[in-house]
Amino acid sequence: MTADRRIGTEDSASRAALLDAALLLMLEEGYASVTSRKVAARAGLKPQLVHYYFRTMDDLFLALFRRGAERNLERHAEALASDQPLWALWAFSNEPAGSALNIEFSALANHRKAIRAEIAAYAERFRRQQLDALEPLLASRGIDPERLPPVAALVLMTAVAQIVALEQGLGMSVGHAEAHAVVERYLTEVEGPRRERAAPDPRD
Amino acid sequence: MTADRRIGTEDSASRAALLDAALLLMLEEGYASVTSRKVAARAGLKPQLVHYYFRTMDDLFLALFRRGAERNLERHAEALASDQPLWALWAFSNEPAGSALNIEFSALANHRKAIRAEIAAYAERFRRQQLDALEPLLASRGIDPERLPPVAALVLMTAVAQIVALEQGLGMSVGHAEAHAVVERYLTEVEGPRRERAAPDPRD
DNA sequence: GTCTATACTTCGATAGAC
DNA sequence: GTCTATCGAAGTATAGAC
Repeated sequence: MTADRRIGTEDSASRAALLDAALLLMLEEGYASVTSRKVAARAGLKPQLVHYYFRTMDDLFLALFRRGAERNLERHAEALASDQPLWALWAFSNEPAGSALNIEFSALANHRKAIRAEIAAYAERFRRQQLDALEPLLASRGIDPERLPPVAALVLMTAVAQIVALEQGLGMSVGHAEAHAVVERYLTEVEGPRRERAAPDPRD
Repeated sequence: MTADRRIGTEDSASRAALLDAALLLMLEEGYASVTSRKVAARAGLKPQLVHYYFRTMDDLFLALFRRGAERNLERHAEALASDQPLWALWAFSNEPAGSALNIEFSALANHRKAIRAEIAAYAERFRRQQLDALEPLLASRGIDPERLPPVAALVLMTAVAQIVALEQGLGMSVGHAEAHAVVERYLTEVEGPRRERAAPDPRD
């Protein structure tokens, strides 16, 4: 146990480059391809630098996840604070890169204990943030919380967005448009038709 | 290219043992832990046997997937032919092992082209089978196909079952019971309350 | 027909040079 | 503070012995 091992600084350019490379690799080829050698090659650096900046591969995955999670929580809070929080949330959940990353990190968490705990904690915090914004909104709209509890609506929306993204990645398409239409009809009922905003629908 | 490489017979006991070991490993530790060495160790055999019986790891994954897919299609047809096909389908989708395997194979397909095609083809076939059984059922019940098309109901059910299973694997629980309750209220409306059957609810 | 001996590649990780 | 030289373990796969 060499606990006093040296480690790179947080604001190093090489460190950021390694994280960027790892992110791209994860999106393009899956987490199993995120090896120290491939990450380094993609960043134009030597493989040993990965271990200098992150010590272990688990540390790299955690750093990557945290960087994304922080950005996500901010963007997410913005979305929920918009004039159409439900529509904004829906657009957010349907971002292809986000869904793909979600699947990868979930699969990764399946066999890396240290990462699982962190991901689960973040995901629950995320859902809480959604719920806190949604409950008053749905209540004010007179939605019957007995028939469709806000948290259930949340899980349904997330589930559809995630599964459709996953299946599209596989090349499937049956039922996707119809499922999206059902969700969007619900959103329209609650929040009115989607008003055009800066960001286009990322599904296209 | 040694195309004339020898290969083990389909009905070999060792071959079956390797597939069983691979299945367990995949469920317990994820697809990335399904390596020739680990599979062989679990089966009490030598690593080289994996390549004797399956040539490449992709071949092993494909054989594993096909074996499961065949069994699944049979059980699935049975479920859809029961007196409460929707409830049976729901129970089927909520089998923990099935959901876990689904996620693993999806993640695997994300970066193994040869496997992706096979999985996508099977999944679409599966959904078609569901749809053929469901459409007449919902029509006979007077469900408005404009409001909730059968294929959308299908995607919603599948999505909830999958995502809840995935999140539970991570240790999450927020909203799961509520989402399940919403689906089950819908099933009750269409098909009446679930009648007790041989198999218990696998969610417990 | 079934399995073993073996090759070669890539992996994560550390110690030590600049 | 940053990077290089190097190691032992684990990965897939093949050729050849029984």
